[in-house]
Amino acid sequence: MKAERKVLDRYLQDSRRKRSRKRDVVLEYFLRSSSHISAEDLYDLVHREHPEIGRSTVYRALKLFCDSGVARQVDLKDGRMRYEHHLRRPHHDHMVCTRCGQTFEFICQEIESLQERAAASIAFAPESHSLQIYGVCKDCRRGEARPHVEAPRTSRRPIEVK
Amino acid sequence: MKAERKVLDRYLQDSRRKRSRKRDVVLEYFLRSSSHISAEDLYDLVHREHPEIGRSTVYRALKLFCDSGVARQVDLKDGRMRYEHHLRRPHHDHMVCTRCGQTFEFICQEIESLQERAAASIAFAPESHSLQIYGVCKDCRRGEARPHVEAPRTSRRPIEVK
DNA sequence: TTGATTGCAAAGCATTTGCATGCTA
DNA sequence: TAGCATGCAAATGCTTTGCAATCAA
Repeated sequence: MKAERKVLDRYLQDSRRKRSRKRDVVLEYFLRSSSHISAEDLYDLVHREHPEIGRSTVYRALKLFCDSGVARQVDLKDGRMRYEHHLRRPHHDHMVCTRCGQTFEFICQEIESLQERAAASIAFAPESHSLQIYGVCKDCRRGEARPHVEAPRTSRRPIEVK
Repeated sequence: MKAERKVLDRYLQDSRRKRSRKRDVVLEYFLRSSSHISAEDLYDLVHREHPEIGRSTVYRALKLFCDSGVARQVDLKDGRMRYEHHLRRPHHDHMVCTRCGQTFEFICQEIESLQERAAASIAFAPESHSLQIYGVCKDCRRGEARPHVEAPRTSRRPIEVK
């Protein structure tokens, strides 16, 4: 949990901003959270045990985490933004089941390279990207659909595609 | 402009819904519009000349267009959903300039195949996908940044990446 | 001390919805 | 005629903001 602190502090210093105890608490909870947490859910989590920490602090903190590279925004097409840890986790993309809401993470080095080639071909300097495949997962295809998961979470490590 | 009508009518029939004159007008304006129009912008366009057509009709129509395959939702990360024609245009992905808002469309057959392979590897049945690369475009890198474009539009045909 | 950070409630925005009325098949 | 489609305004839900009070460096 120290790497994130370090990166964040460096970012704050560079942009001449200050640390704050409350934001630190938010960071702790965020790092402890499962993947794909939404701002509102993180707020509930934090606020329950620290009523003195308000909604705006959480939203502002998440924005800062993204700017500094500690977190990443993911759009799972469910109407709210979701955030995932970015430092310790290898970059990955997502498959989202439109029936049960489950997400599956995967990495494909070849796709990454092709994206860079695509960008290079028009002298575009890529900074980030977002790739989601929407469809129906194995279980749901079998008709074993479970009730829709409200907060999709995935703990396994990303599937590697070669 | 006939292909879309046909697909839509078929869809309506299959789902036992009805045609409507107003919705037809919305379709016309949508097909005539440039890529990446937002619901609100389409509403303004239509409502200006047809004050009897309301906001909800436009929103509901766009949803229908997507469900039937006539349109596709695109997330350009600017806070609103955007829609593009889907029938006549080959499938493509987007590079979005975070400085000027311009978008560049591209196709890469190899990326498509790799996505299918990724899905197949966990028996996931892909239905659609969305790939955006965010970064800085050629012009903006040169410092020739233009003022931020409010409604990003692209008319050229997608760049092919091999 | 200076300026960044916060909480609160209010504002913003895009989108959805309830309901009475109008249309289509 | 039955029941989908529509307009309006109100409701939603997530996110941002204005501002006075607090806190960090």
